Amino acid sequence: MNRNAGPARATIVDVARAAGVSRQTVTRAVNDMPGISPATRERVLAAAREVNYHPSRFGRGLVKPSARTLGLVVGDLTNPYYADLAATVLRLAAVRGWNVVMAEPGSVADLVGAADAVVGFTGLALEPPGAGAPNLPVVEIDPPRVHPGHGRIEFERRTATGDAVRHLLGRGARRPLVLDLPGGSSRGAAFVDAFAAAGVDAVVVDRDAGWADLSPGAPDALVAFNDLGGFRLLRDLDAHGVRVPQDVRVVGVDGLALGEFVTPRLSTLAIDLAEVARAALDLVVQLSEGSADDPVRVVPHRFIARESS
Amino acid sequence: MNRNAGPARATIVDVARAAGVSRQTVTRAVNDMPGISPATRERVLAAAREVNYHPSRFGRGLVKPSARTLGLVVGDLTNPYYADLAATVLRLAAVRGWNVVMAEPGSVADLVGAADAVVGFTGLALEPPGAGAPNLPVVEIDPPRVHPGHGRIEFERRTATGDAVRHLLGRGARRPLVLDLPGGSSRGAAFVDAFAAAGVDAVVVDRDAGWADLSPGAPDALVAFNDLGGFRLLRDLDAHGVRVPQDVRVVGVDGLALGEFVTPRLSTLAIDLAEVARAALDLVVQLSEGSADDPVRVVPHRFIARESS
DNA sequence: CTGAAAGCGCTTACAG
DNA sequence: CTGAAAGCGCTTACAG
Repeated sequence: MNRNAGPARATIVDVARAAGVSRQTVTRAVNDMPGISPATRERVLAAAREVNYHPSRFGRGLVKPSARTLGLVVGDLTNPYYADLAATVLRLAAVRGWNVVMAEPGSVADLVGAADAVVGFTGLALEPPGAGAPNLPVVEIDPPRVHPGHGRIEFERRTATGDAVRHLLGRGARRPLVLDLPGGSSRGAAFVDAFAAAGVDAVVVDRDAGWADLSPGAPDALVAFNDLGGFRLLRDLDAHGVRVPQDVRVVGVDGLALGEFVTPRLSTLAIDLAEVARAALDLVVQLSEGSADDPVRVVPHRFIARESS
Repeated sequence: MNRNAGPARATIVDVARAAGVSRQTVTRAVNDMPGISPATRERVLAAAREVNYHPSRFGRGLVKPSARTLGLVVGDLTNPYYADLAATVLRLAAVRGWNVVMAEPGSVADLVGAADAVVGFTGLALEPPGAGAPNLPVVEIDPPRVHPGHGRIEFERRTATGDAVRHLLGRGARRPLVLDLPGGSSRGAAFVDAFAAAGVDAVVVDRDAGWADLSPGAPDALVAFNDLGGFRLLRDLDAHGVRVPQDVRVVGVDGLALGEFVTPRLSTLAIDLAEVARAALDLVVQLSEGSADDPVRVVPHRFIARESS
């Protein structure tokens, strides 16, 4: 009967039996429809409460038009970068009448069967959903690896990175240090290339490098892996008595609004997350309709110079 | 036929017809099940692609055991306070095999039919879901108003507020200014009461008060409405050359991790959001099972003294 | 390896 | 105002 562990969940039939009415009368009571006497309605609702009845989303969804559901996979909501994107996606999705089911990168598979389309923004390459999800439209935002069947929002970094590097060089920086992922990343590479183009060699270290790795050679410019890393950097430099920007210039990446609240305010490569969210939603909708000619959209970064550089 | 605007969505029957097989053969191909020849599988998958077939979540959910879905309504993901809670809920829900569908406060109604239970954390009172959602278990976190049928996670502020006030008084503060919501709030009231208990009158102003409202009378302690407000305050004070904590002491509320990164680091009333998330999930599960004797849980704040006070 | 039948829980016409 | 029938899209036994 009941494949689950717990007690069988009450269905409309259980309520009908408990109230001594038919199934459609239960529907009428529960959905507040006309054509039912107040007395019957009360009796049915009481019975529903009695048997702890919750209507099945599936039975209902099968038979009446329901909101489509977007699966949203973000890297870490604790990072305002991802949280801001999620906030925008939520807003846009609500406007378009979609629901949004969220998951962590590890749980993408759980989304199959829960979502009609998926948008991923994780810093990693989303593994394809696999069996049971044929033609599931997937859009990845700024993925490190291109995945064939998936749509993609690409970040254009070159221009803004060039702006940032020119800005740093213009202020006299000559010994830049780039903090990057252990394996390297496109954002780190973009900085190294831009410095190289100006004849300056940038040193690359692990983004989790501690003070011991940062101080030797006295870099005069630090490129953090992201703004959160930049915040940490500012704190550590302050703790060691290093003045920013006098002793060393610091630049972050992401464009977090909170960069305005740290001291000194953090210069950063910003991206318009609202635009990213909009592009991702548009694209995923097109993919669901099977009408995306070229499933790639490009959104540019721009450099925001603040006090830290 | 088709109640929606767009073209009718392809079903398993359409694929079966296109591939010249039966429905169950389509199921086998699509779900990567055994008992089907590779050739047939390929042909079916091609047909599925052809007609742009996506399996219906509802048809499938009706017939096989699926993850339950938690509706999570948060105030504003842009505020790390809410984002941190959401992150924890996501993690815990994944562990327990729940999906999480998120919505903004305005769209709670959209969650009906999408969620099996709802947790709300909005700073507002959640309006009850209404028709079509009998017995929908709802848990509200720190709601301003108590709602009968709903479960509740309450924040215990009195103790920590007392600690903060004693701390401020101990450092010589005598003219506290409390920034509160226009209509007042329990967190503001808790501070006013605690000061009053020590014989000190706190002035209350709108949390969006500008500099003109803050400077007169030269308060020597500012209680921000939340940490984000505290960050803004620190920035404004700095801009006006007011030194913190020498000239004025500042305390926030929420316990954001980012308070460690502003200058000076912000003292705050912190709450363990992981504990809050856990309590909310436990309670909502109990409510779904109809087994919550007393649907209220209490989680305490604690005062964290940092540089700003 | 493939297909005909039954049924998941619900709502929507249609009768009475 | 109330109920019997049909069907939403899918999977699960069961036959062949």
